[in-house]
Amino acid sequence: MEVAKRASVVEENRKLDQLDKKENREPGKVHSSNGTQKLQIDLSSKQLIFSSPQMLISQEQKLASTKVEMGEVREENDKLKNLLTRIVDDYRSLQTHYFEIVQQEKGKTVKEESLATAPPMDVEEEQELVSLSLGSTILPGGLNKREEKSCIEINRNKEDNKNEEESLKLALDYKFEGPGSKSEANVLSLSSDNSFEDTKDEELGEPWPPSKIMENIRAGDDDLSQQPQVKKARVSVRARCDAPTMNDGCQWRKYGQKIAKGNPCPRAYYRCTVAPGCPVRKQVQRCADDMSILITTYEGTHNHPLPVSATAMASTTSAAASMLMSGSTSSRNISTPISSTSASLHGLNFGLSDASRSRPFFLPTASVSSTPSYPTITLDLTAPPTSTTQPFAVNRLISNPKYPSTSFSFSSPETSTISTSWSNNYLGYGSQLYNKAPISSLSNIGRHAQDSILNFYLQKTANLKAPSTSSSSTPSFLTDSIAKAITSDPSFQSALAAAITSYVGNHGPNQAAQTTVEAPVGQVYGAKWGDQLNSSSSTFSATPCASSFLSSKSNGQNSTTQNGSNLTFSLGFPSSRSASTSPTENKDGIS
DNA sequence: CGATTTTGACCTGCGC
DNA sequence: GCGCAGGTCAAAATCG
Repeated sequence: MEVAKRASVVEENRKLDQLDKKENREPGKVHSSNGTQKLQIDLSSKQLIFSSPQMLISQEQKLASTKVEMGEVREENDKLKNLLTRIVDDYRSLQTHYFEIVQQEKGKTVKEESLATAPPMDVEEEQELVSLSLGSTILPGGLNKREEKSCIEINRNKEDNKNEEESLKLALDYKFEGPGSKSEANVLSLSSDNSFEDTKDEELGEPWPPSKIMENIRAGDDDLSQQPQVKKARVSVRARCDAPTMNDGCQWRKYGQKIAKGNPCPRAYYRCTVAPGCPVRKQVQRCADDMSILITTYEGTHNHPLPVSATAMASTTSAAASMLMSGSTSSRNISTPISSTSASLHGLNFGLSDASRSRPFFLPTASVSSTPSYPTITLDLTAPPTSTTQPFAVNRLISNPKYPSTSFSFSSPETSTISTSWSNNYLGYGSQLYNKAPISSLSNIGRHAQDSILNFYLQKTANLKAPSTSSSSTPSFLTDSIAKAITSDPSFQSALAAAITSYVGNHGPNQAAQTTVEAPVGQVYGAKWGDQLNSSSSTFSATPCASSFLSSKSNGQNSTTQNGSNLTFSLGFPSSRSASTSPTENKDGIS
């Protein structure tokens, strides 16, 4: 309610300013007729501040006129309050209804798991599992065998691992953190590596969580792991970058270079040197179609704590990888009723733990693809919004029989003013965009994300199949269905993560420290997603890139050509090329 | 002088 | 089996 009051005060201020503008007066002040006397009204404190003693003379007269305006504003404020109250009521009723459904689902889940010879879980464990593992809730009749297996796998992990919380964290890398304390167990962290976790991981000597994610993915994703030619998942990042490589915060050592067929630019091979023996490698290559696009392909998972500056990219790539490994296959059989109501973020709290010292990874657009030998997800940071009339289009293109994947397109017109830039000094997504980003409140971030996610899911389910489990069309039911669908689709979680990452990245510096979204189950979760991308510059390796081409070749946008199927997340952030140029580019040797 | 990059050789997988 | 392409190795070169 305090927030509502503040909002109303801000609204009042705005209204007054508008009134001032109508009368060509200076906003925020009450003007006297002679123009020499000024009365400032501090609406937040409801105090009048006289800047001149002369104002006392005509004080009452001006107060009278002000009161008239204030009356209008208060009227408007009351309306807004009523609206807010209605929204809150609606939300609570939905929340209650959702919780009932969840309870019912839990009952079913326990039965199914016991039938599947999984060790029985007590209710408390079950709740914890559902709360932590967004993919573990089972849809009524909508869960395919593979997803059942995943659930069972998670349960087995829990059995094997005495530390069950840790097991859950391993599975989905969710970490409970309280709003005020790191140790409190109320906040769900989506981050695979945030500031808190960084510290924790270092303290515990834990490797970077995504490696655990990947291990679980590999262990649990039978569809993929059983395929004979499956290799490690790769995450490819396409971005406009004039620099030789994207600075992702990690230290890399170049160990090879090769001319790849069909591309005049050589491909450079890098190995992570943050820790000896780290298996992570990356390939860097210029796009043949557009030399300004740098394609960085990551492979493997770090076996060491990452530098703070490297966590953002790592988080995003791991999210993308998890989507690739789980989502593209497991989500295929999900059938979900379509809803037009707002989908809850399932209690995710997407926020920054400390916006002042962290810079979130900004993911303007992303795409996923697969190659003949590697399941590859491509985060495409170069594509402009694909559609304005139908912002959230989903296209399912299954062209690669080995790694079928999906094509989604998120394109939010509201975000079309945001630009991105890969800075040479740091992973500088949004050094410009912070200024250009549309004014938006924290709730706006949440709304953006909700809208994106909802529409993504709606489109996805719409394209998959008509609802088969129900013919009900009541809003509450549909909301529940959406919520269930959200909780059961791992790919969606990853998409959510990527989307949120981008949104957090867009708004981070302009916003307060944390965005919170009330969880349907009554908890407030905090997702600290890649919020640790500081501006410290790590050394660029001198991977040459075609600087000469860059200068001559202009912004060929949307040049993505990928063999195999692809899954495109276009969040609708038009990109802009970084204007800065790294000095190391002069060592250009690739071209 | 150590760290990093370069670059040709070598290895491996795949298609024919 | 052979050739091709991708990926890696490791000695030499270079850099700071």
